[in-house]
Amino acid sequence: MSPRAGLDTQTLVIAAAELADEQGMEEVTLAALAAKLGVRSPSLYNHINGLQGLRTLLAVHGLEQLYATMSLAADGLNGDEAVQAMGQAYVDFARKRPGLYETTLRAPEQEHTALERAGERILKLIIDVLGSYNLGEEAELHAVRGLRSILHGFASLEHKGGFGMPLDANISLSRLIQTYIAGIEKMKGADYTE
Amino acid sequence: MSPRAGLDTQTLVIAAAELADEQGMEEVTLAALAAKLGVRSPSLYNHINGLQGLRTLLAVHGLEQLYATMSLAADGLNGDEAVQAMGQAYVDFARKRPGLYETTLRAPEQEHTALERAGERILKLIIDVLGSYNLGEEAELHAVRGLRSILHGFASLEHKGGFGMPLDANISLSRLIQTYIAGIEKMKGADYTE
DNA sequence: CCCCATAAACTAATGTTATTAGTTATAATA
DNA sequence: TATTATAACTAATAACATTAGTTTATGGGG
Repeated sequence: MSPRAGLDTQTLVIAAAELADEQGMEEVTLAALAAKLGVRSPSLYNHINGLQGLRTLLAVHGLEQLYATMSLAADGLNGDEAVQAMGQAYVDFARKRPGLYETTLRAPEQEHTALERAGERILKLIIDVLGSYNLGEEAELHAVRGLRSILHGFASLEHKGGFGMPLDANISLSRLIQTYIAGIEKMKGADYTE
Repeated sequence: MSPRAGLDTQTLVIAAAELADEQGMEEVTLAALAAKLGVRSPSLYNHINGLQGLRTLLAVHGLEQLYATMSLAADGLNGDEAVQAMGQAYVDFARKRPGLYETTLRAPEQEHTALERAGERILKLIIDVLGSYNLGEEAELHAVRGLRSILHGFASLEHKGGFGMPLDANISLSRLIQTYIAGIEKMKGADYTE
């Protein structure tokens, strides 16, 4: 089916994700990827749409993996337990696959349908997990933004070494999520007028 | 004092920050900066230590500006009002100076003393603002991580267009901060044993 | 007032990168 | 087996960072 077979898009994406995790996102260049695959850079264009295209594919791949991780963690749980499990899974994913996680947020193309769908699945999962708190539609959407901010902010700062102090990060995260949940319960029904 | 005077380090940093805000961090190249200043790229090396050095200086500059903004906002306030004002100021800074804010987190050198000091000032400010809740040392440090995660996560996701829904972002932020504070009050003294 | 040393800005050159155009060769198919 | 589709190739270009070495303006010392 293909002359000198060996490469296809999936292989490229997976190899690029490894590069990202091992060397950091800066180092995932077409030159480095080609070298890793034993091929010349221009050959990659048979499978991907240049560096931008590769980044978009990486983002989709990363979001799919992240979704799978979060979904598995929350499966069968609800309420606080589900939120905690999902949150820990999110941050653990960012820890284990730092490069791939980073690509998730660095998607250049907005109108890429596969990218949008991967993002929406995660959004729906978070909405679902927050469903048991019966917040009402608008408050729930604000809470989704809140939880996403918390998880991404924590993962991002931890990765960038922003947490200097010698303090267990897992405890920080667990407390952060628990505190936010407690706040949600306490503020339920408030109109937030200042 | 200097032949063909005109450029110095501060000028470069300020021009680079403008570039970052206008074009995005990707576009702050030595070539673009030199063009903006009417000079050839190698000339920049008389004032900065290459691209990495420029990025470090940008991070310091950004952290200083961010500190000034947060400090001004929280001045004279305490408790919930101070946290809200400081949080809004943080996110507003990231909105108005997206490129400069981004450099803040992208510092390559860790042992740069000016960079460390700029970061510590912000840390101390947050600790100070959280002081009125009397959490005790350890809980307070966890809370600092929490608040930083919230603010950075929100700013980062908003900038990257992660908030798709047509929902007022300022309300989301205000609620997020308020919810976190409410959670802190509610959890005060809890031992977080699960 | 002039000289001269300092250092800013320059030109030239190298190596790395992404990307395009056009060629070669392989593997599936007819 | 011959043909065709296409993966991988070479060659070439343009943008970038960086280094080495050169020119030149400027301000302080004579």
